[in-house]
Amino acid sequence: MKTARRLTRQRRIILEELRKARTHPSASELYLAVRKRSPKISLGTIYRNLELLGTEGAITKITTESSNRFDGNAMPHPHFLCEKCKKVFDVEQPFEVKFDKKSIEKTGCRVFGASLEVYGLCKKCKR
Amino acid sequence: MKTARRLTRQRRIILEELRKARTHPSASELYLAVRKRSPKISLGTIYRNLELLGTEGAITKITTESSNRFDGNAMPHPHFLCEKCKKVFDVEQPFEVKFDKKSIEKTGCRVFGASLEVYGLCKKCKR
DNA sequence: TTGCTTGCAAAGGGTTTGCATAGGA
DNA sequence: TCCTATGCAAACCCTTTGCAAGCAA
Repeated sequence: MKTARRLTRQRRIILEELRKARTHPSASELYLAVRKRSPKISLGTIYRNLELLGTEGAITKITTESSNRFDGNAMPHPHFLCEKCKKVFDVEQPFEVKFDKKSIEKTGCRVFGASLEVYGLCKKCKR
Repeated sequence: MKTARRLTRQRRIILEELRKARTHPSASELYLAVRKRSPKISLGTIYRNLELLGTEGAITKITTESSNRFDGNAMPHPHFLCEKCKKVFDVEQPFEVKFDKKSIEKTGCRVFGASLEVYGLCKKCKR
């Protein structure tokens, strides 16, 4: 801990609403949800806190084609991306990813990890 | 083929430069490369052609945190994303991804495919 | 000649940032 | 009180688009 962080009302609500969501919201979706409890909050505050929580490792940032989405669960796991509505869901089913970190690192790079993304159409958009 | 496409000088050069690149360029990086051979080309033309080639399935669009990058190789394969310089490389080493498409689709969605991304620091940035 | 494509420039949309004020610790 | 965090709005950056002119076929 190098910086002293304050637990502001806004920060707490942002994290609570993010953890509560079943689909991983974009900053503006989260903004709408948080605003119900903290009407004067600004989008800038949402972005600043998401950035901060992400850096701390408390949440995960999911980069998608349309915008970034955020996951209150920091444990790495695969996501399902809907190509139509652009929403992101967790993949609950078992999966397996194998790659040889060491052989990749022999090329001179450093590997931190990997992520798996499944894409298709979600339940609603499939109809 | 529903639309008649013309092979313009610009389109040809864009595809040639993209296929020639070892790291998958962003639109503006590709713009710089193409401009050496076609100095009056505009960024809009780069974007329009990348969009078109992507829709046709001739190239792959790679969504990253900073901007989109493009791969002249349309065959699905894993990419290495450098967290520092944001460049994207191919992962040549063998890998394996297993997930049960059918069990995922039992939740009501439709699965088209999946992609694997390895992240870390590239050779240059690791130093 | 026809109508897809281009160059140019403006508009869009998500995200970041500067600044004065508010408010946790 | 001290200094981080907020609200507001402007700035940024990447990408998309409208339009008149250009150029493959």
